[in-house]
Amino acid sequence: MEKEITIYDIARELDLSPTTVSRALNDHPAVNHKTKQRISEAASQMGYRSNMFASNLRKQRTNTIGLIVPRLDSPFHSSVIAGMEKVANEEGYNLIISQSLETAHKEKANANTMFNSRVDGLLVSLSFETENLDHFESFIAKGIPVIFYDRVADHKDCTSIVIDNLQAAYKATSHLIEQGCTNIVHITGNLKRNVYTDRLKGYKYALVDHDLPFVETNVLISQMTEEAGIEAAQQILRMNPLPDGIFVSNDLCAVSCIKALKKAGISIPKDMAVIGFNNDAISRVIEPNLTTVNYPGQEMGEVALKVLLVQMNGTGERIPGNTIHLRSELIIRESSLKSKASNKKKAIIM
Amino acid sequence: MEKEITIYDIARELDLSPTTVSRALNDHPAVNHKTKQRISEAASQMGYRSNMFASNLRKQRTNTIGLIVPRLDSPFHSSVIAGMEKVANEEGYNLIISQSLETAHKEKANANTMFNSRVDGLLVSLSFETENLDHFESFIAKGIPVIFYDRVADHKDCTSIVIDNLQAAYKATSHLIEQGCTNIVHITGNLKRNVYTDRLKGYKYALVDHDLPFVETNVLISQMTEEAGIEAAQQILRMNPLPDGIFVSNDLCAVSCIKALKKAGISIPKDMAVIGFNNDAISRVIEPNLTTVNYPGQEMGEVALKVLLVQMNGTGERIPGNTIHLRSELIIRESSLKSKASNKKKAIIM
DNA sequence: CAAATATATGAAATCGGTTTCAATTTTTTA
DNA sequence: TAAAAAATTGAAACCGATTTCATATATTTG
Repeated sequence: MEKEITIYDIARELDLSPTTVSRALNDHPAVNHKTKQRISEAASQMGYRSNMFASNLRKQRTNTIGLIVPRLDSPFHSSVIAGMEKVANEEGYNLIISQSLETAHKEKANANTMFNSRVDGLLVSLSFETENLDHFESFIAKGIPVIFYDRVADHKDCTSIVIDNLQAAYKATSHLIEQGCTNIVHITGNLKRNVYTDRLKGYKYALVDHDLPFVETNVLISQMTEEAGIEAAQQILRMNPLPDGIFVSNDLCAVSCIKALKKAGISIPKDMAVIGFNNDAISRVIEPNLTTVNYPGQEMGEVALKVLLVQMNGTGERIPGNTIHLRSELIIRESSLKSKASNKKKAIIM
Repeated sequence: MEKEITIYDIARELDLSPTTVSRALNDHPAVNHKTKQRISEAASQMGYRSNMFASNLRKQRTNTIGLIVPRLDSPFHSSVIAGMEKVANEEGYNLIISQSLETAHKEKANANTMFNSRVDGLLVSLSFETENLDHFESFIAKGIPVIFYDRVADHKDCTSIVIDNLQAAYKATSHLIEQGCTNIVHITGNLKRNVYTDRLKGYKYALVDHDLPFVETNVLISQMTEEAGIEAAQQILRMNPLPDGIFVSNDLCAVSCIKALKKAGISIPKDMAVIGFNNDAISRVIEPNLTTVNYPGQEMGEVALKVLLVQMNGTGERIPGNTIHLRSELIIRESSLKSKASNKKKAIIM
């Protein structure tokens, strides 16, 4: 455990001041090119590594970005994180990740930890439970940019990054109607969250625009888990008359619902056409393959981080209240193709 | 953007020294109980938050743990990370996560970043490519504990955390043999990695112990991706005679292989019994449901982090060269049940 | 009650970069 | 060639908490 090399050691070695060494290592223009070269060589030869803490302490920035995510073990979120990590890594930032596990109090606790860790920026996808955004006010008061993605909320000082959930749901529902469905169930999550309210709206508007009635009892609210899909199937099986189409707000839940329905003797898509959401790997495994909405997770992660970096390093002028929309697309597979006349597979870019 | 409160501000306010304030906030025994109370109240009333950088600079620790993982968007790894994050969060440590994307050079680069970030400990699951462990020597030289999990390597100063891959593969292969398979293909990953060599050994020993020949060409090495499963299926279909059992080293690859085989008219498990590895969600979606090895991802993450914390905070006495084995279990589902006599579902704890 | 021991507090050095302000040297301009 | 401008470099303060060593007060013991 030999002693750590500091800029003072380098300075002594080369008979220079720590000031010059510091500047050289940061490629400051006021240092002679040759001097820089000498310092840089000495540094690597001596095994110098910068002490981020001294640097951060003085510079009052941490080079760290906080991320609060509902769950880490979800295909969608892990691809988002993969995208964020990629950009953060390229730009020399560290990501601190924590999970709210869908509870408001954990989200709050995590936000406080992030605040005390003095992250330079915060990325958040809200938990199911979250009612208000008070726990982010401390960031905003200190001028630390907060960005919401996927599960977002309206805040005048925060940018949101989403796909057009309303439109995606509208297209999905319309597709079911075009396939001949007239009695469509919608399984979705906690309506506190934009993603679910927007999809509900899209579902509703599609019905209305096609002169179909919107029936309150056809909307099933759940936790969107594997188990919730089974329960939903049971509820559906008790309906009279049975629906002929189902639009589910995520693939995992859609898949387990399909499995339960098939077990009960329902034929998919003949008896009921089904559409999911997210384009997770399982959507390509279930039989019949699941029609779903392709959700660009990795891209959303990259965009979120890039936007955050702009706000962090920007000249201060925020783009407040702004919402960035990413493109999504309906991927049509067998599970929704009631009218056999249609092609077996095609993708429609929305 | 009001000014940040420091211990000096609190000290001035209460007419005490910064020393006492610092001690009080760290619950040092040499501070009077009443004084502590006063300080603690003033601190929260004034909105004080500790500056981790000043503290870290002085204490020479970072309270940060580094994690290098092959990919973030994998069900297994995301559950491992979920477990790690949980423990880290409870114990007040930050996790810095980076992905090697299965390449040695990115793993190396990430290790350097971690080193320069002065993590107090490092958790690693090796990339496919990694040949040597030189990029971790700097940590070891500085006494920073390094722990390998899942994809591990032998190093006298590092602890490894694994399941007994050999035994798991042995049980899986034996199960296939018990089901009447005599010509079993094994699809696995890069043999640089212990998980794959150990599984290959388990497969081989099970064959030998049951007086079946080990045939070199029955072992297919691949990237274990979705595509690799399809290619493997094509190779299998060209074999003569066709095998009657397949043991695949992960579920994703097993599932896509099954899909391709089914499309080619092979009946699973009648023509070929299949076993996967990991117990990902898709293993319960494919038809027939996939027999697989349940891999305790979340638990492995928790254990890895706890062991790391022990080594970080320990009195210096490392448990070098030690390997910790976690329990895994074979989960038997339809995909391997050739002999219909067996129960449809049962789980055997290994 | 004096001496010894605990208890409680503080002064000042320290961790290692960054930055301000000034000084010195070199180059350019008139 | 003298004056002005540009290019380099450095001294010292600073960021905010921790820790060593010393000191003052309170308590206990013989």
